Amino acid sequence: MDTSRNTPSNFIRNIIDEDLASGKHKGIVTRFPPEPNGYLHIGHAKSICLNFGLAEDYQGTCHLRFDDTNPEKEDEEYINSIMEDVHWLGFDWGDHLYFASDYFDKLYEFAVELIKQGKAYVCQLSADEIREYRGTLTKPGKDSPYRDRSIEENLDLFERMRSGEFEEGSHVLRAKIDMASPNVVMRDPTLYRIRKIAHHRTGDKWCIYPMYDFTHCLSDALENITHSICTMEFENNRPLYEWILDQVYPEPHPRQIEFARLNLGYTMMSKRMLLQLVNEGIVESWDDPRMPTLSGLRRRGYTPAAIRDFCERIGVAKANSLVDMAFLEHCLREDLNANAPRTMAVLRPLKVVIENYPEDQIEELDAVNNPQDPEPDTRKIPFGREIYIEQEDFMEDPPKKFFRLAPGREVRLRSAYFITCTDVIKDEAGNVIEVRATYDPNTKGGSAPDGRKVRATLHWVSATNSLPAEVRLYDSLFTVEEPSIDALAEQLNPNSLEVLTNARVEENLAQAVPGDKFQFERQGYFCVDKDSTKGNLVFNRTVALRDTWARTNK
RNA sequence: UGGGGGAUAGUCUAAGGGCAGGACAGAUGACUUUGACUCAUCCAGUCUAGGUUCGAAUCCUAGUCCCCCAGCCA
Repeated sequence: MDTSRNTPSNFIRNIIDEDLASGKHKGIVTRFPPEPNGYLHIGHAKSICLNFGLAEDYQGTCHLRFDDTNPEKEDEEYINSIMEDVHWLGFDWGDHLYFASDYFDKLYEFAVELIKQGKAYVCQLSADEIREYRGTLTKPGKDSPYRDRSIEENLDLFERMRSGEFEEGSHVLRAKIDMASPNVVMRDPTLYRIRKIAHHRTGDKWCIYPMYDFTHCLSDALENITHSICTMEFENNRPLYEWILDQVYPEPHPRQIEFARLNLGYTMMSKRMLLQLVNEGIVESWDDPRMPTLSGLRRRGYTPAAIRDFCERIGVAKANSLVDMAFLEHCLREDLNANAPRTMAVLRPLKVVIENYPEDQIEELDAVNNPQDPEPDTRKIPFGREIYIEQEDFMEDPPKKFFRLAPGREVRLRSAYFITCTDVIKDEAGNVIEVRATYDPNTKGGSAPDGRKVRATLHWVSATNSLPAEVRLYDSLFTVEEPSIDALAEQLNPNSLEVLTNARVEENLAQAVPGDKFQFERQGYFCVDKDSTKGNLVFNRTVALRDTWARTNK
């Protein structure tokens, strides 16, 4: 039994424990086998954490293997992004980087072996005909007229498929299993098809490419994988996985174990949908901060530690599930609360003039960087006669439970002084455009020597000694918890991005570079976007702080 | 309606004959120079119906509902 960490038990660990206890395996080897046809998303993170995490816990190894058997859809760009994302998440495959395409020669030999055993044949039915012959879910299929060719003829035909003699679609290699099997996967599945396309790694060497079912089990076996963990939709393919290995590969065989893929509320994990969002310009790119891709989450400000923690805490099971986005956000906040330095930023500024504060005076005040640190350090922040506070922190006519600034009321400015609102200045339309106040010089640092209390502490920045910034606020991409790919248009959230261009941030942020993460006090966690430059700071809101006031206010 | 898989609080997940436990969400309170964090308390569950048993979420029988499979995709 594994007791080295707090990971909750799950059925996969139970299987591994049994296999180790029975002596079936001395150690474990897992693998993460992405097809390089898209960017990795949070669902892949679950699989990555599972496979690499299991290998770590059991002192085994985990391979990164690109399942690149379909040159039509695959691309070098994806290979690079996948490697970057896996590393970013915090995992390392060491020397164990593999490509299914590296096995094409061996795979071809296994196919020949199958033919020699009389268990595979070259079929000249068209794709449509094969579908017809396959039968339906309730009706058995019927044998292909090419099913009983001689071994010699099959060998010859397969060799000629390989040499490029035949057109795409004219011939395929099929396993000879059982056209009447209740499991349609077993009705003489296609093993090889002709595709006269260059492969991104093997170039023009091949014009026939092996199918997933043939490739995957043998790749696992060739790499001595012990536990081949995949998602539930491959459960029907497991008999084929085992059948192929039984015919051509010596024991022990890798064992395929299926688990339920991750579904997250208010987003979607299908590669097809993500590709569509990018292609139709609904989002900016694969790494748009609203995307559930790892590159999108990274740009949004998510941390690898938070994602790993999340993947561990959601557990692993076989039942369909829909995980609450709030849980991901909880894991994120937990990490960021401990690690993100605090700063002050005013998103929607409202000017406050402190009438009894000397004009042209600026003083440096000390502010704590992260009160969660055991020994917090401080920074200097400039304070002056004119400051900005958040528009929503002032109300001329406040309701009962509003603790913030209002006419005649005293509040604390974080790390600065108590101020009392003395007057309100409005424009012609009646909007509050400025607040006048007085400060109490005896409350420097934020506490009153006479012990008097205030209900609220506001964040603020100096009006003169602060920096302009653009702030991008994000919301979920969809308005429904379980969006369906067919109703994408109606279910898109038109307000998934809100850009604030008048924000002000502490001048300490002048040196911030893309990827830097901060807590904007009382508001949330923000990170510097890659669009940000020295003269034009851009921040993404990673996640807002929990806000009970907003909730009771609703 | 063939085959495969699944069902435990609103959500995710433990317990595999012996006290249904944890986390998220929600509620209340305490604390607070972030209406944050933290802490405390509370709310809330074994798909249904039978059976076996001293005892069933767990074993048996029969149902119900949900997911997957008919690519020369993975």
